[in-house]
Amino acid sequence: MSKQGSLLAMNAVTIKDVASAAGVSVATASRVLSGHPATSPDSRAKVESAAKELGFMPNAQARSLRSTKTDSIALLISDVRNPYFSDLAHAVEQHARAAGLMTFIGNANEDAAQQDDFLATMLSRRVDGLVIVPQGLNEESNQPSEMMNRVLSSGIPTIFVDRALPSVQVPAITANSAQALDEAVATLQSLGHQNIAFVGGPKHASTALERYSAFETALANNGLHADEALHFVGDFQPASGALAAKWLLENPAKPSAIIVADAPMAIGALRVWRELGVRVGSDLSVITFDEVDAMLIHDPPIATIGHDLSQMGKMAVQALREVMAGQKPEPEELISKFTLRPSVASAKATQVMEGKVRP
Amino acid sequence: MSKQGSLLAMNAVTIKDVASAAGVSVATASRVLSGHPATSPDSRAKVESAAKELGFMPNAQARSLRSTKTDSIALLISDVRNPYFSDLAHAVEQHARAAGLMTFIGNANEDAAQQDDFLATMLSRRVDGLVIVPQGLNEESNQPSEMMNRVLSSGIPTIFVDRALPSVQVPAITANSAQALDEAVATLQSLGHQNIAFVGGPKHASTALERYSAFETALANNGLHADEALHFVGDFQPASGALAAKWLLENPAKPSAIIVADAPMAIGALRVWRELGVRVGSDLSVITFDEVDAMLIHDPPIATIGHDLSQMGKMAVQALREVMAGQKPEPEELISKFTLRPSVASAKATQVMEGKVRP
DNA sequence: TTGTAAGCGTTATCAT
DNA sequence: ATGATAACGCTTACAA
Repeated sequence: MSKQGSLLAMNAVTIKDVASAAGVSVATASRVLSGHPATSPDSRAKVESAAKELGFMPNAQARSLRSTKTDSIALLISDVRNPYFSDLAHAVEQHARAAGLMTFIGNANEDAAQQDDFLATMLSRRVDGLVIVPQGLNEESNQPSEMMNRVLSSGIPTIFVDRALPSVQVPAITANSAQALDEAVATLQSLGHQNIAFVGGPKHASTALERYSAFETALANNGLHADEALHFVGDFQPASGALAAKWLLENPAKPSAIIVADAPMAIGALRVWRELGVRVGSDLSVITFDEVDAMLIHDPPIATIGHDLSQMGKMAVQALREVMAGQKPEPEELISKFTLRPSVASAKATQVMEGKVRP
Repeated sequence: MSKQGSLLAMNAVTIKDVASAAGVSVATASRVLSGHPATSPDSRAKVESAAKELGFMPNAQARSLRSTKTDSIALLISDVRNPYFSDLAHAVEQHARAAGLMTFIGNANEDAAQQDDFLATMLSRRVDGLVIVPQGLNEESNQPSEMMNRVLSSGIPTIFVDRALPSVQVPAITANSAQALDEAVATLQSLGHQNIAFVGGPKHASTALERYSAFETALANNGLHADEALHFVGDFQPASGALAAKWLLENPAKPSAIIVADAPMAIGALRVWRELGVRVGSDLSVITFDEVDAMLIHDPPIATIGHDLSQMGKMAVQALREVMAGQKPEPEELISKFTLRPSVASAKATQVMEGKVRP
């Protein structure tokens, strides 16, 4: 009912104020407020009401300075604006929160310097654990960055998610797309496609390697032959997808189907094809990784290879908590899922272009 | 070259260790490490090399416990997975980082309880400022939540972004869509559309109110009359967009054009229309708020009313820093931008359905 | 320029 | 069950 009059009333109410208001010692107040068992119902009542009355907010810095735990973890992803990662971030955050952990989301922006910057900040803040989508090894040295090494040798519980770093012994939650690509290739092949192009990611990303190698295996499994001339190496960004789209149209092998390794590249490519009048689904069959909105509302809808990001986030938090508890979790693989949509079914063996679209 | 042998080497190197390794007092070490002017070149050299040698990472808790500043701000958004907000988050983060501030991104999940939870955590962590997309007033009491009131009376620098709260005196960076909607309506009208439907957002969001009222004004400006029967009240989520899509098809007024107040609803709607065979761009003209990928790759591309989120983020951080510096910034409005795309141009006055699609 | 020491708000230890 | 007090790692008067 009463109004707090002071304008510049900085919230300076400490546990000391609560204690004296409740007529007990700070020790007792602390015990009550942090749920310590050794407290009498009487003091519990007094302290709790005093705390509420005064609007007491414990100072997290002070608390964790003393207790050496912060009840927080950090999640480092490559790009907040990529729906794949924002879905992952959301999942990690939800599961962490359920475990009483606050999540700091950091954005590497596909940039090693920003990655290191964020890691340094998190180390300073003494987070209790780290979930990292690693940006890959240094181009020249072929080693993890200095900051990453510091993280790894610091003993702070860490797990990788989505990607892994070769030769780095950290539990990783990754996806296995072998089965999904097998299905995808088999589907395309059964529709008569012989020349299937692949737009892959940068070689520093383990996901890019895994996807391409699974693709090669899938070709072999289906009696098709891999052809480097049908492999475009992109960088997981829309601009490289646009380049890939043109590359495809000019490809002498005239591929009639294409598999794209992530949604941003697919978006870049789809835009180009639409502008050039290539009808996806009839002129060209397209399958892409990442089941995002844009693929679902496309007409016809694009067939996708998707991941249960919610599950991936859950597994990541779970694994991290095991590490935090001193256990050593096994690396786990999530099975990617292929979802067939009309776009593929309607693409029966049409050779791309047939002279009509090619410039 | 040398390998750190200890497996459980928890990073316990403090400023004390640095000081003794450098042969100076902790005070001197602290001064060097935090760039205090009163330091000799000699001790600077010694301390810096010692710190590097030992891999010293200052403990952020201890530092800010003493200095009462955390060099961090919190950003509370409605939904990380909505590209609109993840773009905004990215912009805020980039500008804050440029100002030496770490950004904690929190997700209200369009839920007042999660909003309050996050705010409490941030208050505990003593962030130096808050950028908030407010979730609206309590349905019943018509008041801000208790936690929000606590934030407002705490004196901690706060600004609102995207949305505002009526009668709450906090500087807000919002968007003004009057001009964009004027253009949009004029364009539709010049194409012959008379019955333009509007799919709006929930009334607790100030953006929903602003957009609808600007739409009404735009109708009037263009000599059209507003009609409540053409107004669908959604909740900014895909599911309500799907409902709106069906509502449109069954609407007795047979609207031939529709404006949707956000991208998630538009996505829900577009999916339904595609499934029902409604050809957007010829059977129906669609304009939507939020310039996201899905609208750009749609065939035909969807006309949008977009915002420069990067600019909005910049203005938000700027305004926040002014408040932190003790100034009182004026509320600012960003002008929304209408981008015409073929989807509208190709929609010439076709009455939706014409019997053929209606169930 | 440097060192000594107090103090930030908690929790943990040790008596009682 | 409770209270006094040390301690967490750092910054900052205050002295020297």
